[in-house]
Amino acid sequence: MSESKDYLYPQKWLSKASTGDRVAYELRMRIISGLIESGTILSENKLAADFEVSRSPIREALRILASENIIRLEKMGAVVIGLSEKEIEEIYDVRLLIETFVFERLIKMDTTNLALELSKTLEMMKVAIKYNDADEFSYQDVMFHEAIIRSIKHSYITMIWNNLKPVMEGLILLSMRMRFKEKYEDFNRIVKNHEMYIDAIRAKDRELMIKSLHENFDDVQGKVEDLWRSQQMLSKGVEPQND
Amino acid sequence: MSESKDYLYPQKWLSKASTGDRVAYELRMRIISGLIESGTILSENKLAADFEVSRSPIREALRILASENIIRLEKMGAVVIGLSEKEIEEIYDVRLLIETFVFERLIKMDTTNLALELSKTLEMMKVAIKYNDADEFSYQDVMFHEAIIRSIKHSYITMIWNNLKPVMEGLILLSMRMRFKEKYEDFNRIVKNHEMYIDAIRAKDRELMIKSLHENFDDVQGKVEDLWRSQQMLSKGVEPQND
DNA sequence: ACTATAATACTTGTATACAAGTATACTCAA
DNA sequence: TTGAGTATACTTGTATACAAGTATTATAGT
Repeated sequence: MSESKDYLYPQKWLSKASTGDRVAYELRMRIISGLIESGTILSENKLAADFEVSRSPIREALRILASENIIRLEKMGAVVIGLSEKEIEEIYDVRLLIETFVFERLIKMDTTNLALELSKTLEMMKVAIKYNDADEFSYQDVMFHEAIIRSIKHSYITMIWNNLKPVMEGLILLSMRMRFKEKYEDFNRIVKNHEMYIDAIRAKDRELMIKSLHENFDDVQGKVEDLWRSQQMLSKGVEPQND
Repeated sequence: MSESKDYLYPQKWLSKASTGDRVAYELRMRIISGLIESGTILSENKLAADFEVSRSPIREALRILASENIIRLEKMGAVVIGLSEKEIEEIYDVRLLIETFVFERLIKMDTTNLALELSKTLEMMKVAIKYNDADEFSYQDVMFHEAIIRSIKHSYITMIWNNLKPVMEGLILLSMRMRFKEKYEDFNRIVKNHEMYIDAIRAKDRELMIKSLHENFDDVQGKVEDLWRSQQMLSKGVEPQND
C-alpha cells in the first residue's frame, strides 16, 4: 500500500485505518469510478502485488467489498459488479427508505440538538464550498446524513447505513469533485436543499422532509450521466487492475 | 472445528461452508441463544483454541459477526453485543421495512410464479411440522421470506437481507425448536398466516399483506420471553466461551 | 484436424510466524 | 501503604508457507 500511483480516496482520511481498510477504500473508489471495469476478475495475488501488501489485508478488503455488493466472490477470483445506473437507483431507494423511517422516529423525539448539529455541519459545508474543497464538502455531506440516521439510535438501521455508507461516500466524492470543476452553481441548490431538510426536522414537517429528500435524490440521481463523464476524467493516468 | 461439543447450528447445513463460515454460524447461535453472554470479551486466540482451528478463519468469522452487529471489534478483543429485546424489535422493524418495500414492487409485477413457489415452500413447512422437524421448518420459513425478497431482484434490498438473514435464521431456529416441544399448537396459526401472505401476494392486496406481516411480527415478537426460556433450555450442557 | 489425457500454472483456504502495541501485574522506592 | 516505573503476558495486524482444488495449456495418439 505504498506505491506511487494516484489514489482516488483521500489519504488523510485513512490515518488510523488498517492496511485492509485502506485497500478496501481505494479499491472501492476504483470500482465505483469505473476505473476497474465491471466484469473484471480480481485475484488476491495480483492485488497483493499491485498494492505491495500480503494477501491477508487483501482478503479482508475483498470481504468488505463483497458485503457491499460491488464485487462477488467466486471459486476462482472475485468478479467486479460495479455500479450501473440500476445499482445507483437502488442505493437511493434504500437511502430514501431508511431516511423516511428515521424521520418517522424523529417526529416523536426532541430534535433541537440534532437541528443544531446539522446547522453546524451545513456551515462547514459552506466553508468547504468557499475554499473549493470538494473532498471536505463530501465528507460533511455524508456526516450530515449520518447524523440524522444515527440520531434515532436504532442499531439495525445504523447497520444498514454502515453497509451503504462507503459506496455512498464514494459516489458523492466523485460527483462533488466533478461539480466543483464544472458545475459550481449546483452548490447553491444543494445548500438550500439541506437548509430545507433542517427546517423539516426542526418543524417535524413530514411533507417538507419528503420534498427535500426527493429533491436531493433528483439532484444526484438525475445527474448520473455527468458522473460517468467525470469518472472518465478522474480515471486518467491510472492504469486498470487487470490485463 | 472438530470438537465433540454439541453444536447449536445444524451441521448438515454446513456441508459446503468454509471453516470461517462454520465458526461464524456456530458462534452466532451461541451469542443469539445467550450461551455466550452479552459483554463477554472474545479473543481470537482463545476461540482458535476452542474451535481447534487457526486464527485465520476465526478472524473471518469475527468480521462477519461484527457486520451483523452482534459483536463489536475493539482494540483488545471482540465484545459480544448479543440480542436484547431492543435489538430483536429493531430486527423486526427492518424486516417490516424491507418487506413492505418489496410488496410495493410486487404489486407492479406478475406474482404468479412467486405465489406458486411460496405454496411449494409452505407445503414443505407442513411436512416439517408433521414430522416434528423444527430445523427443517425453520429453514423453509426463512426460504419463504427470502423468496419474496429476492423476487423483486433489487440488489441493495437483497444486500440488507443478506446481512439480516443469519441472525433472523438463528432467532427462528431457537424459537421453533422451543415451540415444537412446548407450543405445538402455534403451528396452525403460523401456517394460516403464511397462507394469508400468499393470498395477499396473489391478489396484490396491500392491506391483507400488512395484516399478515404484523400478525407474523406479533407471533414472534410477542413471544420473546418464551424464547429466552427456550434459550436457557438449549444452553444446557455447553460451557461458556470465556472464563 | 481433433480428442483425450497429462502437466502446469494458476486459484483460494488455512495454518503459522513475527512484529508492534496494550493492559496487567509486579517490583522497588518513598 | 502508596505510587512510579518496568517487566511480562497478553492482544491484534500482517506476512508467509503450505495444501488442495480448478482452469488452462500442452502433448500424444488416432
